[in-house]
Amino acid sequence: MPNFWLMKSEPDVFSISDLERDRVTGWESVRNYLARNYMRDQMRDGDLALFYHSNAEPSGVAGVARVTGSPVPDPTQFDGKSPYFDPKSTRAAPRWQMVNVEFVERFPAVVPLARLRRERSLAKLGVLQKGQRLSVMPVTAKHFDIVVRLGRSLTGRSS
DNA sequence: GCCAACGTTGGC
DNA sequence: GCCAACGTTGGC
Repeated sequence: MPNFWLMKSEPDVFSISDLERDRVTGWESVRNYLARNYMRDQMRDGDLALFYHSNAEPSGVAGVARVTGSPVPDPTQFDGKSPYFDPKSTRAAPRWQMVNVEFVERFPAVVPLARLRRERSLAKLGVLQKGQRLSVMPVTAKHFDIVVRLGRSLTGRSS
């Protein structure tokens, strides 16, 4: 049984369509310790994630991705030109880890946040909780299933 | 653009 | 170790 997750990305930076095109990507640039710990310590090959578009119109769940392989050091921490460069990180002891994720599914349309909020059964979904802003968070199997069903039931274009 | 919520930094 | 100041996230 895989674990289930929700992973946020700003679609202006990297969207579900970008993942569909690239097939696999390193989930780089996460600079929050709890989010890092989830990736480093709890994510396993084959885990499934809701791909969430944040700072978007609309924000919401755009599709599904799968964790592939094991966590690896996030290369942006070593890149002096990157905004995510971390001068305190060394290759011997990298501070930031990431996972690779591969494309699984893009919903016919984004499931908007407002739609998720209307679903009584999702009341406890992490991303709906006030003040939470973690970019990587766990999701229960039940919640994952409900959101995926919602996503697949949508019609229309866009993402 | 506003602002609530939360994380991080750094003086002490 | 406390905690005020500051920075970031992200919905609206």
